[in-house]
Amino acid sequence: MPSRRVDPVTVEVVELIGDVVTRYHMEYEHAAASHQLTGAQAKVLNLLAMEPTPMRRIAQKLRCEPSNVTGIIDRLEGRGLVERRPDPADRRVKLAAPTEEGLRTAERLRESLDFAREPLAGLSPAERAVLRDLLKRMLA
Amino acid sequence: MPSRRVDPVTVEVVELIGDVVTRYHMEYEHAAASHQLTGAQAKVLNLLAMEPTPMRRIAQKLRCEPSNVTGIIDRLEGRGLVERRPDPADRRVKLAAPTEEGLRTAERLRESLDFAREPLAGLSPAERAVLRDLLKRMLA
DNA sequence: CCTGGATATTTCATGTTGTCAAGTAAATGG
DNA sequence: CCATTTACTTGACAACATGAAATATCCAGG
Repeated sequence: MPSRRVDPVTVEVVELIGDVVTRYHMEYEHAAASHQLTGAQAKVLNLLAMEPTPMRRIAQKLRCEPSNVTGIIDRLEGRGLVERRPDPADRRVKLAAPTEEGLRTAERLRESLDFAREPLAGLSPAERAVLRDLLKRMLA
Repeated sequence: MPSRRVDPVTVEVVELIGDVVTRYHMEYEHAAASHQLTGAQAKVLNLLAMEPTPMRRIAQKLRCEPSNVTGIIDRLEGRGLVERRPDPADRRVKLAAPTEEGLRTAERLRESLDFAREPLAGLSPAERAVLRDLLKRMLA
């Protein structure tokens, strides 16, 4: 076993990113659960709050099969948070759109999420700018 | 609606972290799938490769109910990657331990994961150190 | 020692998320 | 106008997750 490129700083960064991922998920699920939503439902509701979206596009955003989205929307619709509308431009398409109550829930959800994520950015403005640039380059 | 603290850099950082989380998951799932494992199975197998672990502790690490771990270990055991051993110190406890093949799979898995994560750290040593410090403080 | 309460694991019922294959309906381009 | 493609749904099935109840074991106080 050849001694690998075991730069200790790199190892640390990888571990820290793992920690960030874990923490992000925990807080996201927690915020969703506090509104009786699952993570997937919260994600979709948040998406629809931006704009009504065809099923197909939801699947693309979620990176899953369209048949999966059917079930998620079914459950949100069953709870009166979302409705299916025809797309006037294409009768094959169904637009998923939030109801009034869905919009209110999405609003409250976003507030919990902001609140949950804010501590993550407990850095000075200059540091946040540095972090932003490093993350950007990391993802490039 | 009072104009919120909408520091654009903070918003950007939050979005970037979301991107990192998404990407991390995709690559993790992909690496796991390339060894015919689900994400949860890969996580557990990786854990057990460190040391044999009681079911209860696995549940704590995964932050899930112990009854859930039973199924995950069942499936890993069914594929000959893991075995249940008695704990000599406490007959209630079962230690999940990787088999020979489990260890080999974990090893190969770790290599794919390193490979998958490495591009994320495509920064100079100095930049990685800065990133490490910022992430550390962010998680503090 | 013995008993009652706590602990570790499993089983069962149930729900959500995910896949894939097949089916229906509507659009589109030769 | 017909063949193909596209959008969505349905059904079958697996993995993951929870909660409640059952079993076996441990442990502490009497």
